[in-house]
Amino acid sequence: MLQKRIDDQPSISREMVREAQDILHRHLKRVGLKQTAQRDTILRSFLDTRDHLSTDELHRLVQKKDPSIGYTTVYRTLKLLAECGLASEVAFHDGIARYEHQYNRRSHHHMVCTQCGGSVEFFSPEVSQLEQEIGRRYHYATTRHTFQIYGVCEDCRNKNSAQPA
Amino acid sequence: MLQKRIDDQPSISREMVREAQDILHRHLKRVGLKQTAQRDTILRSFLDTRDHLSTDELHRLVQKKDPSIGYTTVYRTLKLLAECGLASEVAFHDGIARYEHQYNRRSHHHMVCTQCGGSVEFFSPEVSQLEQEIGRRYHYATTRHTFQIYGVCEDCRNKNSAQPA
DNA sequence: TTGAAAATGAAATTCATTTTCAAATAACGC
DNA sequence: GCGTTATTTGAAAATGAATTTCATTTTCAA
Repeated sequence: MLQKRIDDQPSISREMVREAQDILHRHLKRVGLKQTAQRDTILRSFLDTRDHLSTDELHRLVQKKDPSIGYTTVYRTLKLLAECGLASEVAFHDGIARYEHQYNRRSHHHMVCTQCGGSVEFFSPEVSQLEQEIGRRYHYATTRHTFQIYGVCEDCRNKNSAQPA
Repeated sequence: MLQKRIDDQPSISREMVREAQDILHRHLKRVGLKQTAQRDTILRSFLDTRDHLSTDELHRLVQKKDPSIGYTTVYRTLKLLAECGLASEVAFHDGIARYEHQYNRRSHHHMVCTQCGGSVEFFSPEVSQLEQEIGRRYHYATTRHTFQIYGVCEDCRNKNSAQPA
């Protein structure tokens, strides 16, 4: 069953990749870690998509560029990217951790189709305001929030009615 | 380290328990399953708290009433309760599935302290409106949403400043 | 009461995630 | 450049929650 994808094209420009790489390198230096070819390759594969990637999916992409890079390294690098703000985890509630790149993107949320797994992004500034407001009310220093909507997309609804099981 | 709890008292009255039991029994009959003492015991333990329980935590509570009931049965019964609307899953993003009872409760959301694991509930009708609105805009038939806020509660902030590591 | 279908619970399995460890590599000082 | 040393790497093992299996027990409709 094919998954609908909103976009396939590489998403950010060459200079943005360079900038992201700089951010990673500075982060590595700051916490006393080393710059490696693997980490750079993984970062570039990661930036080269707009999807919400699981570690496994990113590993497969990375292997096209360098088949010797193992799952573990991808897993660990993804954590590094999250640490320095280049990636952020999005939980689609199906037991698999996904990441998306956060670099130069507006804060947004996701609506996920529970049948095909596809998703759309939407923008909703109200939600961030709510975070502030609720945090103030209960004296929490808030750091982040999650907001996902679940449902069935138009395509899947049509498929359903076409061939009722 | 003690976790702060908002309330400890049993949360619903005797007749509500009876009503919930009826709902479960009707659901079992409808889908051709059988009524058992274990399922009733598990339901009662479940209703007897307001916390957000993991399968494991509920299993421990259930064992106080009947030590012979196993983890598997609790796990399966929790799914049944979710099926008939008596329970609903809440994901706090720590890899453990939790359930809360949904019986006669207003829709609400959670703010979770990332240090002590404590949480407060809050009500925010705006969020449900958003679900409708976004669903309409992208032609999704929405079924539910999740909204959680993460941060650090007042107590934990005070503890932090008292003894800076 | 009885027999077929379902439930039970211990144990085994699954599956994503995380850790371990020995070999390879990066980066610092010389 | 060169050696040293701490870090990185990736395969494999470990972990841990969720789920399934299976032999036994129980429910319930006839």
